[in-house]
Amino acid sequence: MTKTLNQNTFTGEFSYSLDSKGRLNIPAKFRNVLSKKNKDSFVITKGMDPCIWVYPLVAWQNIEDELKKLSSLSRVNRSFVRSTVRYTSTVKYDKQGRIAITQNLIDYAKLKKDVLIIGMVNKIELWNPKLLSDAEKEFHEIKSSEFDELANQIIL
Amino acid sequence: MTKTLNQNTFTGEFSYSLDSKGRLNIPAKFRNVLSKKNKDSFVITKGMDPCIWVYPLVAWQNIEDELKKLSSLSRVNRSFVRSTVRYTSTVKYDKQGRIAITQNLIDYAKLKKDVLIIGMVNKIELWNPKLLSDAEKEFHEIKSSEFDELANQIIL
DNA sequence: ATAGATTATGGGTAGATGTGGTTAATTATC
DNA sequence: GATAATTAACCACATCTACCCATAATCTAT
Repeated sequence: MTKTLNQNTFTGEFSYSLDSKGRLNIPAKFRNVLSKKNKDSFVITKGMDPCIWVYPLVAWQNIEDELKKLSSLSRVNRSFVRSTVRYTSTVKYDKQGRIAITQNLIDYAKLKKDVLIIGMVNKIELWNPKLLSDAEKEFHEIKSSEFDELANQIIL
Repeated sequence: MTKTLNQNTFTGEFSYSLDSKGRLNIPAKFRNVLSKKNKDSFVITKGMDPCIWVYPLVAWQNIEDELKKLSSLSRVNRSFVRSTVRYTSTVKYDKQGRIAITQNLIDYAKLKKDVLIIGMVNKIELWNPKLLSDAEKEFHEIKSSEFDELANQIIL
């Protein structure tokens, strides 16, 4: 019984599979970390990278509050809100712990059968493994100096 | 009775073995040093050298807090968080004092059966002995001058 | 030195977990 | 409103993991 291990944060990576019905299991370690207030639900949305972002329900509320503050007078704001929210939905996981991924997100992240699930502290990312390795390889070549700088600030 | 000798620091090296289930014993001297707040848990993550870093749970919280502050709007931040946290997990040790090492870390540090466990003051390093001696040999040849400089700053 | 305690290592097992498939319920379409 | 199509709830099973016990080696204290 490992009930109170992590405290509401997601870490680690898992290689799970998207089944023929578009269902994906969320790692038990991730589900077990969440409070009752999340009502067995996540919010899935478009990531800023070519992946899917998965938030605990209560964490998403805060983001939504921020979105509400953005003035609709600005066209940039309107476009930004529209582009994220149209991909956003609340999904409850079934008795086995799986969520149903919407088709537009599957298309956006180009998910096939094998899905890489990555804990990103306060959210979860869903990746096509191929897309991630391509992106990271290319990116790290360019930005390794900024990486080192961040590491020096943060890692002990 | 030497119960409260050291205060949460790790020194010395040990040669232990990774068993067929991916479990590794943490030296009793290291475990006995930790406060109750660590809940019999460590956080294992990717080291900056080709080894595994093991933090006491409470020490890792501070790093995680810093990671939480990084805005996801920056691509460098996202990539940095991902590159560290995907290798990170909280592991509780069993009644015999062993922790389970995740496969991605075993791969990263190229751990085989023999593992060198090194106390690094505020954290613990897990090495493939071969990789460590190679790395140190190569490094000393190049950087011995910087070693001397550090020695002048620090040594008593 | 010797007995007792602690520690490192190996293995077994019950319960938890991941995955596929089937049935019931809901929604959509004509 | 009847029927098809889609979604959600349920069941089954293989795999894996956390937890337990056993044993040998090492350390500690008298």
